[in-house]
Amino acid sequence: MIRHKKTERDEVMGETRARLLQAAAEVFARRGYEGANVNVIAKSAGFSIGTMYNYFPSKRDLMDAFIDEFSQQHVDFIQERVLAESDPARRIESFFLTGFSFVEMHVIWSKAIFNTLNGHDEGFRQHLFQAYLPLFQLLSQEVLSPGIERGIFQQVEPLATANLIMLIYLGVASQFSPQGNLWLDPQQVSGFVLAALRVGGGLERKGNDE
Amino acid sequence: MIRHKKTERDEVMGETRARLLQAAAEVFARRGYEGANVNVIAKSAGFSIGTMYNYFPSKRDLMDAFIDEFSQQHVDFIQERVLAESDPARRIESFFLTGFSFVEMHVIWSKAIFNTLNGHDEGFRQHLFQAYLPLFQLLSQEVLSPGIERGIFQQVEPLATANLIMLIYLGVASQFSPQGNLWLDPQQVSGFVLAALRVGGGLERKGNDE
Amino acid sequence: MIRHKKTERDEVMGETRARLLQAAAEVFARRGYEGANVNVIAKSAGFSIGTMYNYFPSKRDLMDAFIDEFSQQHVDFIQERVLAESDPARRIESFFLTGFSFVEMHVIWSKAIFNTLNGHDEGFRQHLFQAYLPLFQLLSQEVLSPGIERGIFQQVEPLATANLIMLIYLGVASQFSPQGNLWLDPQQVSGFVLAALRVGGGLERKGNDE
Amino acid sequence: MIRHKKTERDEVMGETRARLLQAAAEVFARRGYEGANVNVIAKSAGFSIGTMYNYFPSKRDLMDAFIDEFSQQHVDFIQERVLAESDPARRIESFFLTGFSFVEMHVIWSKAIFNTLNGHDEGFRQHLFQAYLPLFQLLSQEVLSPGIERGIFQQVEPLATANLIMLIYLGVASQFSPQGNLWLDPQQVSGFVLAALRVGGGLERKGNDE
DNA sequence: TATGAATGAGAGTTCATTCAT
DNA sequence: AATGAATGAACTCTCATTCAT
Repeated sequence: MIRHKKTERDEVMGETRARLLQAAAEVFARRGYEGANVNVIAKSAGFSIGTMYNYFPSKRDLMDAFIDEFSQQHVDFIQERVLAESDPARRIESFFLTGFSFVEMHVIWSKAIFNTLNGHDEGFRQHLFQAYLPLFQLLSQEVLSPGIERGIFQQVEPLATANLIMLIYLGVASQFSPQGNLWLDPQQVSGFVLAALRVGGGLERKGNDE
Repeated sequence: MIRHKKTERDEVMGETRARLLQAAAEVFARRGYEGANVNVIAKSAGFSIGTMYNYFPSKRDLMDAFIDEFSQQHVDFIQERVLAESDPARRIESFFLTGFSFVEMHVIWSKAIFNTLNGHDEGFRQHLFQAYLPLFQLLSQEVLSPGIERGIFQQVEPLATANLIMLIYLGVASQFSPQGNLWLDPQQVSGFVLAALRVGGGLERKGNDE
Repeated sequence: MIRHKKTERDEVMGETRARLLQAAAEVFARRGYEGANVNVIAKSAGFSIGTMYNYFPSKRDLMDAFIDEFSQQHVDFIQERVLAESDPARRIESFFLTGFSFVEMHVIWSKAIFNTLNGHDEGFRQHLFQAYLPLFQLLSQEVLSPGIERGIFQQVEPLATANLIMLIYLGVASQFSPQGNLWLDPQQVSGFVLAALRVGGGLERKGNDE
Repeated sequence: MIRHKKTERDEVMGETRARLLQAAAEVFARRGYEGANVNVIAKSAGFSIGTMYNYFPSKRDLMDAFIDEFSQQHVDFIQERVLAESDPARRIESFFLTGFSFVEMHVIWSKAIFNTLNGHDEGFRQHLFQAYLPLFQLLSQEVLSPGIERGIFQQVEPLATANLIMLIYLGVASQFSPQGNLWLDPQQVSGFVLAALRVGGGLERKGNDE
């Protein structure tokens, strides 16, 4: 019974927390961390500032929670779909395609994350780096290394190249318009990267691959 | 004599302005635009806040002036050295190499610029975009198009690819440590890009460049 | 119980607001709008500057609130007592007498209002003009027009004359000393105005009002 | 020769001073004393702030000089024309007519003076009161007293009535629009006052009213 | 648990005044 | 006599955080 009660409360708390976090994400995205106003966040979530501080003891904690929440989803989404493929080249393709589609689904939130990534706050950057480490490892250990071993990719350094790919992914993703439009074609991007990696390489001919 | 005096004063004014701008750049880099404190900037330049406002009517103007100053130098530096080469492939290489070396010379300032580029202030982003347009055009019109025409590069869209290259450049440049160290090897980066572009491509073999 | 609580809070809020407004009036009166310091106002009301800005989002709003509050009371006080009389001449008399006695009761506040009335801020002047319009209309429609119709007053233009009377009222009222003393005798003033208005006029003989 | 030189310098200084004063008047009128910016005043007069401080050691001195300059002209202008009449009633009329025409000629400057008159700065108010004393005395000693003695005006207290007249004059004059338009007809105003003063009184019939 | 009035350090900006040239 | 760069106290306003209810 106690357990049931707890669960009930947890759900209520979870709901409140989620709404607070949602509101925070929107404000962070629109105004940046420093520009965001916690009073406004609380109000736009439909709670008082006091309640806000019951859940998140400081503005910084709020941002940290947002980073955790978002990056978790982001990484999981990509990881699951990339690992569903077995061919390293298709994994690269899948990485970009599912990655961009995730960003497209959450443009506003992504913007907040990308801002932070290049922001001046070392603490947040570290946090983000840690949070996205799995993606980095995915690329290096589950995509590049196997590809090199199988002779599909050239003999590149997996770590450095994973870094390069992540940076291209992030750079392109940053260019989503608030409406979710992207200038660059995701296929074009993954094609470019594959062209650089492939043995006997060259840019993939779009549509007529082989 | 009057003329001499005027010149003298102009020099002093120019010096004051330069010192103010220098201090601003450092603080912007360390704390971001919103986190920067104009009082601190003025003081760290050795002037009073009043003097600061005699030269830059607002904090925003200060940032705009810094963007102008820095991007001008940045663009000029790269442009000059890239155009000194005639081969499109070497131009790519030169673009990355001179670009990274410029950033290395001005790590702090660059950081301030890169922060702003991904920041949430649309005004500054627009300003930066305008300021870096020449680099973008350089890549598209003086590097990619000639390379494609001469059959050195594959049939890529010059505009989209210039965008991709810029984004790689910016992404890598953002990774300079405050001490001016870079994880990725500039040669590696330009090699990666060239591998993607080259007809009959493949990643360049480092050290054995033809 | 909740309702009770709410009422309690409302009362506290009302009290806070009132104390803030009271303090503001005093400082505005003593130093003028531009000379007034919102920090001083807040502190002299016993609150912090933050609280002040919770109630009045800007210094300007504070002044506007003060104008509303004061002019409302001022107008109501005069209007009620003037309309209690039925004879137009006695209404004139009542206008000056109750008007001056109101000012006497609130010398400091009145001073702030009169300063603003002749100040250079067009916004505040407009606001004040609107706020005192009812008094102007009272004079023209409930005092002068009836008086003219009944043949007690000469055939003057009600609007222009109401203006003249208001201006005399304001001019005299401005002369109250901070201690609430007035050089001119209120009876003298209303006598002067009645002398100008009365058919077969001449200055009223003081004390021997026929 | 020395005298000649001195005169020359005096003229130059006088010219500079006058231009500075003129500029000051305009800014004081437009922005009020506190709102006025001495740097702006100097610049709009075509001089440097340093020069300004050579002539007027402080902002306050500048205002005082303006009060002196303007009130002197104002008083002289009215006094001369009022004394040109011999009949007390015509003197009243002349007082208002020439007074209003002077204000009409210098609307901007007058505004600055009227602002100050009801402003919160006791020092300036005292100064102004002193400066306009002659007008007050003119009214009381050269207009009202003679009028009463000759039986043209009723037995009013000259001092109090002079005060009343001044206050009407000032109140009406304050209503000049920046374009120099006046709602109230000067004739109407002097008629109103004369009606109150005249033995056997009544408002003057304007033209042929009846 | 939820509330929101109260707080006050800290920020950007203004401007009268000084003084070396 | 004229200049104007430099100064810094003072001002308005913001907002993360606290705490009594």
